Amino acid sequence: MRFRHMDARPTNKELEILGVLWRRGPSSVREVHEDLATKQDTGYTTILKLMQIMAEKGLVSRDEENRAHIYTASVTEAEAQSGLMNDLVAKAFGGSAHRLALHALGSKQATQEELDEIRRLLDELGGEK
Amino acid sequence: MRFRHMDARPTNKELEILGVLWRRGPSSVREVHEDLATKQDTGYTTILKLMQIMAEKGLVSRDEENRAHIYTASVTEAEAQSGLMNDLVAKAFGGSAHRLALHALGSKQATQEELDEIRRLLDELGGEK
DNA sequence: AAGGAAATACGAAGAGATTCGTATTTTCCT
DNA sequence: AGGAAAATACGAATCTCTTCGTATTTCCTT
Repeated sequence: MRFRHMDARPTNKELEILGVLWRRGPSSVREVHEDLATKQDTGYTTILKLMQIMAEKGLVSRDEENRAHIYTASVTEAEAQSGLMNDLVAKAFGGSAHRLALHALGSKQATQEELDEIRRLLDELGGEK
Repeated sequence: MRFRHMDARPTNKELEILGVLWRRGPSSVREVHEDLATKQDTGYTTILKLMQIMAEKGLVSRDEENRAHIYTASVTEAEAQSGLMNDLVAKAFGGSAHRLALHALGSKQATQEELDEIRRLLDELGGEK
């Protein structure tokens, strides 16, 4: 079996676009553009071009049935997150994901829920207290 | 007071060079180049150029006293890690560092020590079980 | 003081990401 | 059918990062 997206490492703009697709589901360029327009001010053709490139790269797939092509993320959010995280871990944390976790926990304030969830995960991961 | 390095977001190559400086301490271009040469094969002048640019950016400072200038990292490893981590959190984890932590914990296998350390930190962070 | 080795300075090229203007195609409405 | 509106296709410019070749400077040795 071949894993096509183990190396999903979208760029910044690509990530923004994927974000819209993850949130809205399959969308046209116009929809993505309008969605992003509330926070950004990138030209329509810029988004179009990016999405075309993303299709070439396999980050999204597109349905050309209708005039307005519909794009669908072909990478899940979790996959993208893993890819980017592993990248960072390799480049800046000496390959230790847990060192990154430690850093992440140290920064900012946590929600009680989040802390609980982390504790739960920690318990699953083994090693008793 | 002005914080010059709150935005330390070194690029890949810069990170490699910083890695050498963090490990070896203040070094000349030659030393950095030779250190990296064991794993890479980047030309001497490439490293030189990069280090010059890093000096302009303020990522390193340099002592021009002697013929061979000596470069010193002006960003700590922890600062760089924070900067890069925050970047990733903002771009791919909806701003939640803890969501990133969760992901990081989930991937790969952990050392018992690491898990213990995380538990310890978690306890400090508050919220009882 | 002259030569040469070792260092820095500089400019420019190549690759990838982002941007957008313009041309072309498609569709629908009257 | 004719034309406007909406969409895609395409090419090119810009920016950043990385790369390196060549020119220049500095310093040591004889």
